[in-house]
Amino acid sequence: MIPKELIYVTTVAQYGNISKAAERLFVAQPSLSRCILRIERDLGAELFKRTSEGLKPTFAGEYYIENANKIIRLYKELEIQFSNISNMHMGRLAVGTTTHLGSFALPKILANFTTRFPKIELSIVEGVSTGIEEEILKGRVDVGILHSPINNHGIKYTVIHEEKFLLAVPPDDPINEQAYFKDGGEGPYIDIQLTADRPYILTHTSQRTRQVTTKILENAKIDVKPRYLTKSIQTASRLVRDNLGFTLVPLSYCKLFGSAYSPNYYFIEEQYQPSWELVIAYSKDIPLSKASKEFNKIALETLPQLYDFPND
Amino acid sequence: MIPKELIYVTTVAQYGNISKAAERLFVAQPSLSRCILRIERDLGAELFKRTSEGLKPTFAGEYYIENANKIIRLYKELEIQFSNISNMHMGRLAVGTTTHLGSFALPKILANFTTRFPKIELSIVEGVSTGIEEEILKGRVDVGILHSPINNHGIKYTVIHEEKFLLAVPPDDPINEQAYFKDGGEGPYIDIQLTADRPYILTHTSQRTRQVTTKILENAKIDVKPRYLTKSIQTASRLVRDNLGFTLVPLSYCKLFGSAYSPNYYFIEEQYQPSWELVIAYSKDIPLSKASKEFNKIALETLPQLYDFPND
DNA sequence: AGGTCTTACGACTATCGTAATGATG
DNA sequence: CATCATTACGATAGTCGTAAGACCT
Repeated sequence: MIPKELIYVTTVAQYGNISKAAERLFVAQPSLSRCILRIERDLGAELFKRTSEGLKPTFAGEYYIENANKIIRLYKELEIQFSNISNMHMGRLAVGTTTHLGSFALPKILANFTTRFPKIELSIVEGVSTGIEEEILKGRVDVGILHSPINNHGIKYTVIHEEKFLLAVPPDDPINEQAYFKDGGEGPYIDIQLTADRPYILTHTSQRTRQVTTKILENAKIDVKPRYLTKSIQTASRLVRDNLGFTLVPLSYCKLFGSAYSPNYYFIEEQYQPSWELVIAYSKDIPLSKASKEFNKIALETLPQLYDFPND
Repeated sequence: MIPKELIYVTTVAQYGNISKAAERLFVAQPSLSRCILRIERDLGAELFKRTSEGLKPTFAGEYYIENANKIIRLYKELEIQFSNISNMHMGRLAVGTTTHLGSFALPKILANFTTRFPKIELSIVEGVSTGIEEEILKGRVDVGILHSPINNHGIKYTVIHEEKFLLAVPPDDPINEQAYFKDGGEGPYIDIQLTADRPYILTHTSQRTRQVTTKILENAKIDVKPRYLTKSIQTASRLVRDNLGFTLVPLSYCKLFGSAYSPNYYFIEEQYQPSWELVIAYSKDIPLSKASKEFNKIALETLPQLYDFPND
């Protein structure tokens, strides 16, 4: 709110008359009179000469009025911008995501978001899952698109989509023979126990794929022998194709990589919990901005479609 | 005074910590906390994200802080200028005076004033006495240097100097013969009654010299026959020299005109009140500014000296 | 336990409106 | 006497500080 003093003084100056100004300002005339006197007392200088023809600014008054007008203008700009902010005509949003999701999931969401809110500046922060979580906690990232599990209890999230992990098997490996089908299954299964004591190709420990893989293998009580470490699941997949070991790959990645120069992918039994979830994550402490809420809404509309791959 | 909101928000932003900011601002920490919350509520937008590492401005907050700083800067300028005004390091003063006094009395005062207060803008308004009085009432002139009598009771004044009016007599006129001297008199006297029924050269009715002259002649019960009207006493004086009539001239004017091509000047009896006063005049209603008071002081020191003419 | 921010409550002060007073034309 | 500014006074609302609560490290 604009300080009353400024409005009062400038309006009195404008009308040269306290009564008229009071009417215009919707205050009682004595109140305005007192207010002007108080301001003058506080400043230690007369702002108006009370002449028989009304109130006319003194030298000090002229200076005050000039500056008051400048200040009022700034206040009005501020108010306009705040109404813009609350109407989403301006704002800023930092979205954090992993490298893979940055190219896979984000583009569609961003396209929808910027179409709907073209005046919101979007900044994308890419990094590994744990790094993004850290950024969310610090408040440098407003919203993250990540995969569960999220163990950090400073972060809350909503689940968008659950996705299976598949076992990548070298095409030449004998265990291909033992693949089987299940009722209602989307494809061939294989028993992960067959890979016990066999080498695995893994991603780095800070990567969510590695964390999920580790968990699955733990569930299967398989003591992993890491053979290669890579940052990219796609690389891991190719290494499997070259018969260098096994790896676990999220379903969407398999589909995305296509069938050229790929290993064989098999579902594995539910008991090992071979899945992760795509989630939208926020700080638990920092209240959601309007922009964040809108982003959430758009993400919820957009993302599930991405997993309806065209049949090939 | 600078609005608290601005200071509060910017200080909190500066420290990123309400406790520290509260300490710095000499307010209780809960008060500051509440204050920030209230401001946010009023604006309808969060200004700070409360993160584990302290308070960090949101997008809206950044904008607010930026503008708040601009506004604070303007307020500070305003404060500085007001302190300048009260220390007479700046200001404006409108001085009104008659044409004659503008060249006779004013230069010395102005020189002293501007030496002492070089930063005060001085504006000089010249006009006839009644015009200047009008300007004083309207507040367009702060201080007037005028001659009494001032009949306008909206004006108050302090007397600087009293001055006699002298009768100007053509050198050839027979009444020169009847001049006489008095004990303690500064010069020759003449009986103004000798000019009864003789023509007079007068100034315009709006001029103070005319008003004083009229009064003196009334006091002497002389029914005037105006022969010529002029705006300048000097012109009148010359016309007297040319034997075209009589006129009454203030003493300082006589001395100023010098003796070349002058009529003869005679004192006249006190009973006709042949004098006026030099006064500094102000509006009764408009309180005196500091500059006006200082001007008054300097005028009181300066003006009396002007009437100590060097003996010639 | 020590730090932080927020909520609760009582006290105070500033500002308002109505009414009365003063000043002016 | 009509208009305008100022002073008087009671009511109200905003702001403060102290104390207590909530939360994180």
